[in-house]
Amino acid sequence: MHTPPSPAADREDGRSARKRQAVMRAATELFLARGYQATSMDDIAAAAAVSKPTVYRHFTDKERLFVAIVLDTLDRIGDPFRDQVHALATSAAVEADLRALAGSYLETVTRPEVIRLRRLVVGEAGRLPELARAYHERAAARTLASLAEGFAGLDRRGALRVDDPAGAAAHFAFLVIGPALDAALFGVPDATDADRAATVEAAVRVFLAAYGRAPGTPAPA
Amino acid sequence: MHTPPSPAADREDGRSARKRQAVMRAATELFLARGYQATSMDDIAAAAAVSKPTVYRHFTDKERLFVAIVLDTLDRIGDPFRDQVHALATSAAVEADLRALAGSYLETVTRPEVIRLRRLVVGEAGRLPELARAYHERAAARTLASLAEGFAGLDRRGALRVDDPAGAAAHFAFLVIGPALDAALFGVPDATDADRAATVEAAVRVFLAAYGRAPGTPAPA
Amino acid sequence: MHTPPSPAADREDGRSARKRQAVMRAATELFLARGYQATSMDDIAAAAAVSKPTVYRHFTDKERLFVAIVLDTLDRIGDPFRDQVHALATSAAVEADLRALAGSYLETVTRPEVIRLRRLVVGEAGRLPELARAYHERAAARTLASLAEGFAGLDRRGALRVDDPAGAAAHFAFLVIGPALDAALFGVPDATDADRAATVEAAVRVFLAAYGRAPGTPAPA
Amino acid sequence: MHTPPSPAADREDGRSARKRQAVMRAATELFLARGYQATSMDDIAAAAAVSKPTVYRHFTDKERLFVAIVLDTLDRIGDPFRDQVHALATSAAVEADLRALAGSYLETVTRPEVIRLRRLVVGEAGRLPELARAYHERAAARTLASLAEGFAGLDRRGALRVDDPAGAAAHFAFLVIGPALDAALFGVPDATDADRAATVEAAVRVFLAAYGRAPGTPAPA
DNA sequence: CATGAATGAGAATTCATTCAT
DNA sequence: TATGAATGAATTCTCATTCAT
Repeated sequence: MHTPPSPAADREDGRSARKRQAVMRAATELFLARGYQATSMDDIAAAAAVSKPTVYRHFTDKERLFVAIVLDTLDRIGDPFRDQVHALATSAAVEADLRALAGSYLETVTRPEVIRLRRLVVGEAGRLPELARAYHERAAARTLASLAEGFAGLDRRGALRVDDPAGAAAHFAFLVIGPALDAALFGVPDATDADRAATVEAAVRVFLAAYGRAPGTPAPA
Repeated sequence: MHTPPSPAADREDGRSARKRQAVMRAATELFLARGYQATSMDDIAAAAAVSKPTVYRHFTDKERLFVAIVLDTLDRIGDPFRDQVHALATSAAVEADLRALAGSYLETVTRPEVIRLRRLVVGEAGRLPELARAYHERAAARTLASLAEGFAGLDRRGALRVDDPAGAAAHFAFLVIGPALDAALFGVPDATDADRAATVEAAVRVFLAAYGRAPGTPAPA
Repeated sequence: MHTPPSPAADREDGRSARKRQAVMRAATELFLARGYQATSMDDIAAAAAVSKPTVYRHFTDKERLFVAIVLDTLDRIGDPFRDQVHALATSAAVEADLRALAGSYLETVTRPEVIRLRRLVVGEAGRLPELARAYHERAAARTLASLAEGFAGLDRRGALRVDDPAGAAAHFAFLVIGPALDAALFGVPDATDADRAATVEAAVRVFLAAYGRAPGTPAPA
Repeated sequence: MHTPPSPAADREDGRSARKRQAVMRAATELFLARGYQATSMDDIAAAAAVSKPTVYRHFTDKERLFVAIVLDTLDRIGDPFRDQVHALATSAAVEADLRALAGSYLETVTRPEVIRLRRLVVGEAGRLPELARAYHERAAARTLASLAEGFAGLDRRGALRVDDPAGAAAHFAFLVIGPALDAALFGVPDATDADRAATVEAAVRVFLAAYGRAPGTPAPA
């Protein structure tokens, strides 16, 4: 993309690896923009400036290319608030940190690229059930597990009162992202930043009403 | 389905209308089972025992047929707990009724047919944004509006303390269905009935912690 | 081929049937000229002046088209000496009639078109064993059966002395066509008419040496 | 196969020659098993554990590789009854030796590997006429020439009465192998050993009826 | 000499859509 | 109105062959 196809560059990462990258980039862009079925292998090869057999050499067939794209993109999105979740366990200002975390989460999950990826996977879930489950496992499930762990820590510290950390994680997550995620999946126009802030505020309030230390209850030493 | 194909019925209903019905039935089944792109007009015509030009005469093209199918199916699913929501406003046992409502809601939303419809629409949301928005409008949005109205009523009666009925509706809805809906969209195997009951129980508990009358607070006269 | 595509002609045999014929003609020509693998469905459609889907509509796939071509061509070649074989049973001049029959047989079997068909089937016998067996059944096996019947008749009349009619048929057949068929299959240039006559003459002589009435043996009353 | 891949062997035979052998072996197996068109150069290179350019370096292109395979295999099949034919000229028991020869011939010609090779060549005879003729020259034609020579010898010795040795050779050959070869080419299931023996017996009987010394005729001194 | 990677051309098959009847 | 038949355009994937190293 930016490195010229010089022999020097070749030595660095290989012509082959570079073409593979080009294919992945092109395929990612096209799949996300048009969907699985509407993207042809011809389109991908052309967009990657590569011949079709090269695409097949690297990815065997369209389905596997798609799976590779999805999982790779998912990994790249990653878990940008994982650290925030971990920090939570030792947080001194739980409520503020929950709000920050909720904001990050909401922002990540409703990013157009993420929404398009999710649509892609959901749309093909019937045909590619394994991919769908893998996606869920690596995305939602993993995030919920992190959250649950964080909440368990806060409960141990007495900062929250959480009997069922997994349940609490699910509640927190869907209080925060549920409505926005649903809307975004269906293309309902984005909320404003103010809306988002209000959403976060309300979600955290509800969460704390249920899981916060009861008012007047002293935090344990 | 119920009208025999007699000449009498023809006069009443029309051979044409009956064929239209047959097409819709066949197309619904096929679209839900295989997805949009994987269903061919040939398949539909064959399944409906009708010629292809007949399909086109009634529905113009594949996309419009699809839209018709989606909206019609959505209407048929309907809002089976609408009445429960309305009843809520005058409920004498708010908590129990919320639980019952949550159970119905959860059951409806995770029904395989409903999940498949949702996948279909989400999967094509990029290509058919109008359909996606229409779907959201008639499904989630409408349900949330009903709920909001119900909660507003309960607030007026003093049975709940709800300042922002729309927000509360969203919270209730996603506490109840969020995790299960997400899982179902990705084909994660169904939860057991006991799991569902626990989900409902926990969701209602959290909801009431935030929106119930504070303990010891007398309900207003 | 000769009928213009007028509505009148349509009524006679159908546009569809005519296109089907055109496909068969084109496919026969191409398969015989180039072989199975070297003939593409594109070529066939183009040569038949028909669209590819029309070819598929009529013949489902390439293999079935091929099978149809082979069996149809085989039927058209037919058994032009079947009558001669039947006449044999009541022949008054057995030797002359055997020579005539042998000449027909040899001529038929070494006709270029027949040789090409045989090459085609033999070449695909590994991939299409059923077709190969069907071909053998309808061609060689049937001819041998006819011959055997004829020889059995001649034996009953005392014109020949044939204990094993099937064996005698095989002997006659391969004395006559064996070398020429083998040569033709491998593209060895055709023999002259004189060669052929000599081949026939020699084959009949050998056959009669083994199966003719012994010299001096009176034919039975 | 027998030379270990040691540097010593390399000097003797050459890594290159060994790879060439590996390619030929792999190609022979694949061509015979799948046919020409169904065997890809990729398959061959993979089966020979060699890179594709190596295949091309040794054989230039697929067609030449095929030709090399065919002629080499033909040579390896060889003429296992050549000696028997030669021995015939001095045979003391002509009829018995003819039977033995016929048995060998029939067995050789109907061996599955030989049949597959013949199918291969016949199938490609249209595209590779030179190969087909070369095959015929080295196989059938050579065998017939040997036989003719043998029969000429027997005639000189007075053991047979053969005016046209080439014709007699053709008659003998096709009386023996004609029906079985034809059947085998078309995949008709193999005859039993008893069938074969009967075939041989009958073929020799017919041959001797035509070419044997007339009964009562004293063999010349 | 040997290789991993690349390619241009073309294969079979299918689709949404539209005539001609 | 309803149909059987037709079509142009695409689709996925493969092959024989050749660079660049």
